[in-house]
Amino acid sequence: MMGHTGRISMDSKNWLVTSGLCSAIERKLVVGQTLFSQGQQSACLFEVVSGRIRLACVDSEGREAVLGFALEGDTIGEASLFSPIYHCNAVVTAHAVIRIYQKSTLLAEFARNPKAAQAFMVRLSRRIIDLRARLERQGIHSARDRVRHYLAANASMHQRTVVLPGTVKDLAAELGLTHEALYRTLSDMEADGEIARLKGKIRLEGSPV
Amino acid sequence: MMGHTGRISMDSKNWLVTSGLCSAIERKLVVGQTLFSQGQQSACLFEVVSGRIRLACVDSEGREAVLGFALEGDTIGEASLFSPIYHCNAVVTAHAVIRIYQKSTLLAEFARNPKAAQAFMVRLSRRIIDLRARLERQGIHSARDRVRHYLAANASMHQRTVVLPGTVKDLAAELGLTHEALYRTLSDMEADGEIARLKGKIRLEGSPV
DNA sequence: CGAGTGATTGACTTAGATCAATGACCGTGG
DNA sequence: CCACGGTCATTGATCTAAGTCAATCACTCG
Repeated sequence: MMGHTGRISMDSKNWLVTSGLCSAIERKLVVGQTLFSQGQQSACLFEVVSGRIRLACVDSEGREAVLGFALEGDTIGEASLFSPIYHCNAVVTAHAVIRIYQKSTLLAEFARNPKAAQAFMVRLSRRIIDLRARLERQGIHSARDRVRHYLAANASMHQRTVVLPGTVKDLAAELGLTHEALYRTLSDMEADGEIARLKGKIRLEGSPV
Repeated sequence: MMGHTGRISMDSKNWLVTSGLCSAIERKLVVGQTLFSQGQQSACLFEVVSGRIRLACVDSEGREAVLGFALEGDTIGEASLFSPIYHCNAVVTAHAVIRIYQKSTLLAEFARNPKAAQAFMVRLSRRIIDLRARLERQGIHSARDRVRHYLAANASMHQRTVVLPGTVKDLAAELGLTHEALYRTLSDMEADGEIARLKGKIRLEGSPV
């Protein structure tokens, strides 16, 4: 799941690599580099070892929709395992290391090893749930409520702090807001004591309802 | 995929039922009936044999976000196969017949039969791609462009006609617009000769760009 | 040290949400 | 069989929040 909630990558232990079952190549990527582009033939699936990769779609009119950011432990291009092409653009936004898996290798492994297949299904399911949450969020019209929804979804239960995946501008894109609107909304929320802004983080202050 | 495009259900032949591998129960549902609710324990996965089922989430503030409508051949609750609860509400909006699968039965089948597992992964992947398309659409600010995106995504390449899954009001909810805004947008598009409205359908008229 | 980008705030515009009203339709029960 | 209650479909008027344009300051990376 690309939801910035570190806990997700928790069970990456179930994932293939660690069991050394698949031949995976590691590669280093620099900021700005394109991992793959929308429409391109898909031959591999990637796992983020470190860094940050931005996923975005471009529609026919040229508008760009940010799907999210993949962080450590996330996989990219899962859906393209069963599709001949990639459906979005993946661009590196923070120096990254990735692991590369050949589609054919993975598929063969899944056919042979039910455990691996199931682990992958779990990953797919989580991505679905994450996308649903995103969809729900985008349906909220108020910028403030949208930010609230994001914070609620990404604050771990105990720490009331959300680590921003990248710049505030990136977050704006992810929330489907203009950066100006987001800056203003954050300012207002801070002024109202609803949040506190730290360096690259946001802390939720007790809901004063 | 719940995208109303009939072609999706095309490969339901790959699905379990037809091979008679799983014990599936069929049940009839009437309009208004709730198949399952958000947060409820998930024990089953459902397949729509006929009818229409509306999927929607309710967030903490009570706002409802429509995730889509499941039609013939679609499965519901796939993501909950690996989650203890359902993540949305499923309400019948057109008299339906569904097939019910026990989660445990399916999981056992996947462990035993790689083909079934793979068929299911394909389903999950398609749902992901569908959700991404939805997300992309919700990111479009202009109501008209959003409608265009929807029509483009749901018109089969040859027939330039889109069958509306339910009422126009339902469609508005699915597009994240108020029904008034949608009515107006459709009127405008018709006035401009961009579309033609039939009974429960919309036909795309050649793009006059 | 200078260029490029992020962060922030202001002023203005606009598209879509809201509130409101009316006619068409549909199933239902007396 | 028809009157009635409900919901959909449609259109008008108004309001507002978010988009757009624009300017400034801060920061970081060669």
